[in-house]
Amino acid sequence: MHITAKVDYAVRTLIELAAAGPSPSKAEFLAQSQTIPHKFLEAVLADLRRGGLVNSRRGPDGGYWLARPAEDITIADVIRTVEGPLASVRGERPEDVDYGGPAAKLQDVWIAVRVNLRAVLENVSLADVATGQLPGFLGALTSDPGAWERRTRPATSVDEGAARG
Amino acid sequence: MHITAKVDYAVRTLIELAAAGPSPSKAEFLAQSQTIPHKFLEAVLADLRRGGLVNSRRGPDGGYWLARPAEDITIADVIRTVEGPLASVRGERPEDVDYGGPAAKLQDVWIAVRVNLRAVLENVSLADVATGQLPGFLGALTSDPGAWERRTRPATSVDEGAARG
DNA sequence: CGTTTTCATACTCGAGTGGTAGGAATTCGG
DNA sequence: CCGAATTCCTACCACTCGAGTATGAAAACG
Repeated sequence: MHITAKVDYAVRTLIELAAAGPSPSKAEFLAQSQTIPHKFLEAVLADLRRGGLVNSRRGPDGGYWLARPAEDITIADVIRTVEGPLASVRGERPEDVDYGGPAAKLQDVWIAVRVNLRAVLENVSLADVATGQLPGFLGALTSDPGAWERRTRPATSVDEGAARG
Repeated sequence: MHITAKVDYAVRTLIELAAAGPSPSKAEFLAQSQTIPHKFLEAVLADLRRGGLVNSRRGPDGGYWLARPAEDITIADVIRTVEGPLASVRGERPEDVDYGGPAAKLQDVWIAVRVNLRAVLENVSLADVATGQLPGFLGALTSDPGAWERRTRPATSVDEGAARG
């Protein structure tokens, strides 16, 4: 459950392009405004172009711009473009795993995880973030004070009592 | 957004232990019943023991058993024990990232992702899976036919369902 | 004692992550 | 056409992680 630098950079760069409008933005400018290594960003932009999310032009006055309206590109689109499927279990898609014995129902848990990932990532667009006007359901999720708290697993006071290794 | 073999093995093994009850199960038996490489499973079990989720005993009649009731161990507990935080962005926790310019609100998206991950993973116990009696909200998430479909194309936001009330 | 099992350490081997370097191809203004 | 700007392409690098193997020591039993 890790969001890689590549995904993070890609999303932030596209948000910057959403805010920049239809005129081309140079990679060097994007790199500096989001604090991304310039040559690494070039590789990310190449993926985004091959994925059809941005267009580009070379030369002076060259640069990158969104290939589709910012309202029509979701965070899920970006992740799928630069990294692949939203959720996978040991390299397989959740609907393809097959468990035996008492673990059979575990597949449903992974499916539910993907449903909840999609519920957020497929319903937030670049425009939503760039304008700062996030959809209502998103505010409902983040307004819970517990949402911003780090949560560590319960400390077990049992493990010193019983058979110690 | 990848569930590693280690996590998958750990969860399935603990479900098997939940089904086995209080008597010790041998690593070799667990490995065969869930089709996990035996020596690899031993390393996973060592993490689980150090994390306080299982106890162990050596020798004949030795083996592993749950250190706590199966109802009190959630899937989130298992992931945090063998892998660390549920969700991270470039190695940092979502509440620690800091974005500038139009990407500022992106942090809220990552927070919401974590909220929805927690909504599933902190509310399903080993006992729930082992008995096959998953909590009601889980069934609600997986009963949607779209939940089991693979999705590669841009998604039109038709239904936003946050998790569990 | 010997057998069974956990436990610890070390190792391999490939893939992925996060970059960097150098230069070719294109687009522009003049 | 010239030259500058900028994208684009290929390759490379260091490091970590994922997944798994091998060997043997330590404990629990009878």
